[in-house]
Amino acid sequence: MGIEEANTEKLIKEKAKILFFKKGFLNATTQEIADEAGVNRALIHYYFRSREQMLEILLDEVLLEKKERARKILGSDLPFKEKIATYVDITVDYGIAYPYLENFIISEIARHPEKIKDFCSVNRKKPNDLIKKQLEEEIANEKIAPISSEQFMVNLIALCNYPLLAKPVLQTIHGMTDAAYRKFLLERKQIIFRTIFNEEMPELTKKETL
Amino acid sequence: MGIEEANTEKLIKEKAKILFFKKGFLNATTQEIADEAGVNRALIHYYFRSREQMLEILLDEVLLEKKERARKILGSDLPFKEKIATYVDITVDYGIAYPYLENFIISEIARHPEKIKDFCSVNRKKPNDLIKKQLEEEIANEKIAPISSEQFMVNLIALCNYPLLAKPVLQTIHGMTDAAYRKFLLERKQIIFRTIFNEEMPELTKKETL
DNA sequence: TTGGCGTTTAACAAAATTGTTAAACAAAAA
DNA sequence: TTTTTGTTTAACAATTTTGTTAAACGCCAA
Repeated sequence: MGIEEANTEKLIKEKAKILFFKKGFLNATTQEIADEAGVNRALIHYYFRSREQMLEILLDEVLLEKKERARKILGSDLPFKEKIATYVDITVDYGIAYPYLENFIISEIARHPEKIKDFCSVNRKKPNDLIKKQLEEEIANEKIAPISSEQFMVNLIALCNYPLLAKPVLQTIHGMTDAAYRKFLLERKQIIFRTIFNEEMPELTKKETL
Repeated sequence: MGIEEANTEKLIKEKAKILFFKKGFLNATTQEIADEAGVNRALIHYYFRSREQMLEILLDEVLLEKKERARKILGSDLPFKEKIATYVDITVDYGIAYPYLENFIISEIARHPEKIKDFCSVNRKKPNDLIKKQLEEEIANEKIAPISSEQFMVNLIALCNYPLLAKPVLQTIHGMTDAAYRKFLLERKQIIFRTIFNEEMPELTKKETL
């Protein structure tokens, strides 16, 4: 082992993520990534072979984590509305912590649509399958207007994620500071729930258990 | 004048737009743009000085057109719900015609957030100002649950545009052909209206007059 | 018909970025 | 101690992409 960090590979990935997901340098060069991690640029090629492969690894990790998080919540045994409320709560919080993550995902997939195909074929559980039954029950009980689980999930995800993608636009149009924007996003938790269910969002207690 | 097209500049822009907005080659090089337009690469520098300036011009044009379209609809004297229904209708249709346009806008602005600042300072009419009064009336008359015009507009735009940004993901997860995806988007018109207003979308008659 | 002018092109130059290699280095194992 | 192994680096090479220039071209007006 060399003199440096126990796990430089991990370090590089973490710093790259900060660059991409937090700072929003979506087109960071290998040099910039190396600088952020405080290592030589060649190291990135040593560990990841090429810049493209590194991006692929990052994308895979992020998508997996995202899917896992969704599965934990949507696959839990919470009552439907509580489940959705939890999803909104956690998704918005996560979005505040990593404001450019969605941007990264969207643009990486746009660059290489075939990657999402590879990724999806591995794990075939769709998020909408996890809520389909409960949603149909709610509809049968007239608790919510008829809607397919696919359209429902798109609504949910759109309402949570779009404001992140449009962050610079929203901040500029409405003259929001970072703090004001954060507040705007937090307010959205209730807004999103009301938009979907037309009623107030319930209190969330056992967030940690998920 | 040379032997070629009367207006090569326009031709280049149009072909570039096809590349970016329809085909989704978001990172097209000047060479690819030139190929698409069937001209020499140097022409792009002749007309636009640099690739960056060309992108800036394209972005400006597109944003202006978008803003103008929104203003026409949201600033019209239609009743509130009809206005929103028209907005949804036209926005979704436009999204089907130019499936990667939103992607282009989002990623260009992410690359240069300062550009959106320049752009917004020119014309200061925000879309939410155009509907604020009507929205407040609806709320006062208890036709819709209380919500700020900013949050309302974000909901509306998110529901219309997010599915475009997530096109590759949605198509893959649900195994949709292009035709199925198109149908999915068209279905969303009603879905979006119902999600926002909790009632059926009215028929639209005088779409052309806008 | 000729000279000017905007347009178009090919060839060239420059810059930015990625990828490769061989050698130095530290630490653990032999 | 020497060897081995994995890590790190500097220097170099290749590639990709952008930007420049000077000359050719065709049309129109003088």
